[in-house]
Amino acid sequence: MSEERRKFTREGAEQRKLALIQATLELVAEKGVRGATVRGIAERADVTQGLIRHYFSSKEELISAAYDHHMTQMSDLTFAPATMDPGSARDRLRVLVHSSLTPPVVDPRSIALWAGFLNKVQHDAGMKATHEKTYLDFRDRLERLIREALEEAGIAASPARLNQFATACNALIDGLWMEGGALPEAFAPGELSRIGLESVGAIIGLPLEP
Amino acid sequence: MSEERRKFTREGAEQRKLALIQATLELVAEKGVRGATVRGIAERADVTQGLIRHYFSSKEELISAAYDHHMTQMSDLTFAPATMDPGSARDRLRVLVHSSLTPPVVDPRSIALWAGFLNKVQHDAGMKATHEKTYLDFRDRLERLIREALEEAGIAASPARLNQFATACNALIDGLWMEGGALPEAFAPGELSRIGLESVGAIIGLPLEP
DNA sequence: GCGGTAATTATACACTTGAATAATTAATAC
DNA sequence: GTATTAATTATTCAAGTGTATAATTACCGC
Repeated sequence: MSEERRKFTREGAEQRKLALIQATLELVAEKGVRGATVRGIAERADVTQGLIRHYFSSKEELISAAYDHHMTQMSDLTFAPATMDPGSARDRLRVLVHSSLTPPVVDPRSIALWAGFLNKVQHDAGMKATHEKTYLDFRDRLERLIREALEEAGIAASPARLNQFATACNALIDGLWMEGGALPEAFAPGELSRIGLESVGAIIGLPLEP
Repeated sequence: MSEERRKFTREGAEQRKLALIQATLELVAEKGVRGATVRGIAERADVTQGLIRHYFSSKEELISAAYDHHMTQMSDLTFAPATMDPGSARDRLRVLVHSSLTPPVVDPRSIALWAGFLNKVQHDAGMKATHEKTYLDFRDRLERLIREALEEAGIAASPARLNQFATACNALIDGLWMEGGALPEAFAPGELSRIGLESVGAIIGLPLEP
């Protein structure tokens, strides 16, 4: 009964890295960064643990890479629809709010990832930078759209007021995103988006619903 | 140079438990549940690790107790001011929004605790129950205050609409609470509360600012 | 076919973890 | 004072952790 060595196939570096990153994200969502052990990640990606060190010089680096990947993907998912749309600013604002409040952006896994990474984000300078960049990006984009939509409608608003609108709308969207991810069954499809549109409209004084 | 045994004094059970719970909360906020090791907790509470097992049958139980303690305290801090106030519903709504968006409820540590506990909350039935109870409590309370304030002002709103208002305002408050805790230096004292009051007012169609 | 080499597996190591148990000792009653 | 006892410390244990290094082997060019 000789224990035979495990068979394997060689894969491209990028593909293997991606598999490791995806396995990492799964485990971070399930158990947090400390619960995502190198052995667990390797098993999830169907390789042995030594391979992780071959592609990433430490667990720390793998975690950072996974966080970057996740944030980029979320950002893309959120903004892609609003970029496509060539309509009015009001339409683009509508689309941004909608895509921020529907799957796949709204997803229990995203909440778990957000929570799982938070500690690392607060303590690791690199991850903190990634986080703030993503956050400010969204907020600036939101503020610009609000400004343009209001101008379009002939509504005047001071910079301070625009800033306040952006803060409030950003918070509203974050909060709805959290509620939707935390209690997925509590909302009918499209309900979250509808509430978001109506509330953003009320806050900035410009109805957004069709 | 004989290593001498550590001196100690006996304390009341409740006092020791509380010290252990507070040490646990500190460490969960700093490093998450898995990072809060029994040895770390014991050190923080200035006892040796064996004592934890004397008061809690497992780490799991200590974590649950700490979560309960934290949630109860947050709930008390949030509602105490609104309960004191004997004024109009509108005033009570004002006070609730304000106390939800000022220290000590708004605090970086609260965010870290929220994130640190999330995983456990999702997987442990008892903690999940505690969480949902606290969440629904706040939301119901908010909805009732909104309903009463609108009635007071002679504004009609269907149950569905009230429900939507409560969801939106709850999300707004959660989101502002998160922003305030995550970027404490980004907001002047009282700014968060002001934005919250103005936005809740806009959402429900009843100005709340003085 | 056949080396060569980098991708992959396997093994080892020092350290941490939660839990269990044994050994002490501070406070209390008498 | 002395006995009692429960609070507290000390020690032990098996399992799990990230990292380091050695041993294989699948694939590519020839």
